[in-house]
Amino acid sequence: MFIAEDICQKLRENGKKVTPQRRLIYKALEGKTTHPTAEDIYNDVRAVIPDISLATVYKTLRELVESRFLLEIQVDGDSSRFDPRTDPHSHLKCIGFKVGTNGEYLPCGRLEDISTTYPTLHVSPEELHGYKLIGNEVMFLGYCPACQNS
Amino acid sequence: MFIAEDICQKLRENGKKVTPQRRLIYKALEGKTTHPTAEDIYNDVRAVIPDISLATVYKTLRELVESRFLLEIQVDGDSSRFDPRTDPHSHLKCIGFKVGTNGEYLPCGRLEDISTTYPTLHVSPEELHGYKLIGNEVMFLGYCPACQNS
DNA sequence: TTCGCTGCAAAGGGTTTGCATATTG
DNA sequence: CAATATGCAAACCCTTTGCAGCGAA
Repeated sequence: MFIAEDICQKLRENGKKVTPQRRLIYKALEGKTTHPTAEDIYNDVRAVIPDISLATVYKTLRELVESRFLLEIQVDGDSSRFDPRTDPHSHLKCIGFKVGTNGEYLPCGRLEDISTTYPTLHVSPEELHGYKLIGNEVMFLGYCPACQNS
Repeated sequence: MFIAEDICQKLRENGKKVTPQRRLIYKALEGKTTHPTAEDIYNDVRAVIPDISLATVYKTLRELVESRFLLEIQVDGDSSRFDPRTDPHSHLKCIGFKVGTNGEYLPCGRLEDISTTYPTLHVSPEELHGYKLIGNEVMFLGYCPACQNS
């Protein structure tokens, strides 16, 4: 469970510093299920600290990912999405398109958490090629309610 | 099945031109199971046409993907990998690390085809969030033989 | 001859990095 | 006060684009 204050405490324990920027980024992530991009977080935080730098957001997110407080999800060539939920779970992605303000088609990209895991999926020995299997990730694809009508 | 000459023929039918560059890129992909990057293909082709441009390789790969002769696989933040096998299948990715020439650790990234598909995986109605489910992609993770010892 | 294609170089988007300054503990 | 963070701008990497010249049909 991603709790901003827990992470602040961990920072102090490790001799790192709790800055207003960091705390705000943590708070912006807390409980979020929308899988925001770095840019999304940047915009959230700017409402409070207007001249925070995007680089700071990137650095802070990178730390969280490396200390396993945050999951980084990379689908297709899109920018990374971040998920404060780090227990094993799957995702469901919308492959529909929205119409942009200039009439161009933009991938919707909505992403939902799916709690189900599939620990029993396996690979036949002859297809394993000698690999030691560790796990799997399932990405479901579909059309979100908004994209089914367009 | 990805056959270079078939694709050349399709080009002609569509009023496009069969150039030595294109034909060579097609041939470089034919039957390849290593999931090469654009750079890999570029290097292959340069052995024959030393001053082919990387841009030409990218443009040609993009066309193949858009005409569904080629699958583009994007895992993590790595550069795109291309797969001439376009029937539905899964992949098995090595998450180990190699030691580079300067002693740095580089993700191995070896990628294998897995023929099995999982058309029956489903999502519970309450987790569907109203999405219309189309399919799924499974990525298996493990350590390839070379990475199990390091 | 006519399009379509190539190679080049420049631009693009997302992300990271170096560094001088500012801030935390 | 020392060490760590910040903001800025520049650098990076992969990929795409614009364009003048070239080559396939």
